Amino acid sequence: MCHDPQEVLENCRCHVRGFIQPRLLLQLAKKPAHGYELMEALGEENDHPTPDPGTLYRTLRQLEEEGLVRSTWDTGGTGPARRVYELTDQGLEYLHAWAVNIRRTMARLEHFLAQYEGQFDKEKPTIEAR
Amino acid sequence: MCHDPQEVLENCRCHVRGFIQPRLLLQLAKKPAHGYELMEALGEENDHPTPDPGTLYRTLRQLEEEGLVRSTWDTGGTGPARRVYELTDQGLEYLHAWAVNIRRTMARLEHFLAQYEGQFDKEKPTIEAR
DNA sequence: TACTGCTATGTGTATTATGCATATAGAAGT
DNA sequence: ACTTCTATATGCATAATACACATAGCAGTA
Repeated sequence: MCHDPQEVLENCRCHVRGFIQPRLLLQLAKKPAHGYELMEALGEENDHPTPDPGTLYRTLRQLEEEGLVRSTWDTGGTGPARRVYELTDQGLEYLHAWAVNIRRTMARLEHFLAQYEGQFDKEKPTIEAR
Repeated sequence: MCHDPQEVLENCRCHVRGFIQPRLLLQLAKKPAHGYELMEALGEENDHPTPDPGTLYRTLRQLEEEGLVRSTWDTGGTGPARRVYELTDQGLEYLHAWAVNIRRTMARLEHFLAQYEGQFDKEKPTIEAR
């Protein structure tokens, strides 16, 4: 088993399940956009891994199936046709609900860290862990 | 499709993947314990859903397979025999790595909420909210 | 004795999320 | 012709998770 600190960090990544959904919904709340555009937008966000195209496009289709976004084809402009998504009223409602739950999750994480720090009475570990 | 706010909240729960792992490791860092004991401890934690026994016991076995905990049978005392787990050195290392990644995740969630609030121009909810 | 309930540890299985590889294709530059 | 960038997808293997169910010791009590 591996003890390299870098790999240990990799092995216990802390992912929020389905987090790409509210991120997409928030981008679309700012303005309608097509998938490739959203991929670049999410890819530029601080400390987020670059999104997987497969997951992103699949998620958009799933959001549309659930009525949270709707899409139209944009054949104008240069390059291949783009499927442009926009937020629906229900999508906005979901975004707000996500925000509420994200706050609750942050509270749980804070609670964990408080317990953790109480146990080890340590300074905050840095990203390079040691 | 449903518009009941309560159900909307349910549908976009915000789960941290594998979060039961660091919670178990932290409990075991405090003191060795058996599964049932850990279930009660996690069940009492603030705002966390009561853990599923199947998931909990399976996770403990998986942690042992990976060398993060070790177990011994405790046949003393009343009731059925208990498998008592204790943290290994490597388990402690993983717990620290989890803490680092949890902080990174919190930073990402904060970044999302900042963007969200910027978009909708809302105040952060306070205790005396409204 | 039989029954009930609490303690304690598990398995079976279906669903969902995710990452990685791969496919398709228009358009623009060299 | 070729490469590169833009753009949208599918296929598949693995992993996480929830929910139901199985097993069994032990204690109290009717």
